[in-house]
Amino acid sequence: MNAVTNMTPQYSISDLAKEFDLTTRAIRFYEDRALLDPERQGTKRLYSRKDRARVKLIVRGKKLGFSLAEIHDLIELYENAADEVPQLERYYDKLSEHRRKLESQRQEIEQTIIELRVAEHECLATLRSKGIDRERS
Amino acid sequence: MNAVTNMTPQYSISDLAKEFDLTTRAIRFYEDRALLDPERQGTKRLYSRKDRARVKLIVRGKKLGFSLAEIHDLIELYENAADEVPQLERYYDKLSEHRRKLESQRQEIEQTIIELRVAEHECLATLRSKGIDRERS
DNA sequence: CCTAAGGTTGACGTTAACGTAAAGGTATAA
DNA sequence: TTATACCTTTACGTTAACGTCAACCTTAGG
Repeated sequence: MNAVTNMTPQYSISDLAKEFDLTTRAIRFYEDRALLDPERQGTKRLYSRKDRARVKLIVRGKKLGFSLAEIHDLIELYENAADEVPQLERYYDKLSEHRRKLESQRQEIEQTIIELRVAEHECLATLRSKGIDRERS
Repeated sequence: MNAVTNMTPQYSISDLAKEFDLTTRAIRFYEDRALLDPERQGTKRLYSRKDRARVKLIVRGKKLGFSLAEIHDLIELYENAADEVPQLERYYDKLSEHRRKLESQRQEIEQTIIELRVAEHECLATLRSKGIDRERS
């Protein structure tokens, strides 16, 4: 596993599967959906450092509730080093849009965390009172 | 719409659908999955303030990438005012666990936001240089 | 009375994201 | 050389979360 050739690390499909807790099936599926495009050594897939970074992006995206289609767009966004001004501007807009979306999502998470903290405190208070009741009886 | 009776507001299914940008089908589906259980006026559903709060929870949960099954558990968590100590402790553990999960999720979001900001800046820099190039030529 | 706008319950269709075999190639260790 | 551990493609199965009819009430307005 993890054959190091030519100073650039390579990973097998199961290397990545283990590292990111995915099945090989899932990884091949991502390739099918054009999220990955690894080299081949004969028939076998060889993943580069860059591929690994993509997998990381995919996993993170999924954790945050994005669909593979959305993640696909984001990857294209990240990797298409546009050079023409109109495309650069469009790229910038998409970046900002996605950032704003994430910021709103963060807002909701923080709100939920606050509510959970409140509930935790109430719970602890009740537990304490029950504890006192017991000591008294 | 929004019939106010007995000082407690009631909503029709399409009231809620419009407010939360859902279809009535989706709302009925949530009921099917035991996330909602509205009163009936004859055959028609009447949603209370509490039901509306639940819908809000559902929508928020979905935005954060939770499945309806997970959301179901959370709702039960919130509404089952346990009174026995062992159950209260279990309740507390579940709350904490969920909070930790959300905090980790927030961590990932913040990381992503940072990366997006970097990309935005790079993009702006490139745009500026292109602008200067133009002015010079 | 009739129509239009909502509401209801089935029940089958659809999409995403894989799971799960089946059938076979390849390379290395005993 | 044979077994073991990986890898491959092809293809059908599955689950979640609804979409989309169909066929049917009912209630307020013209």
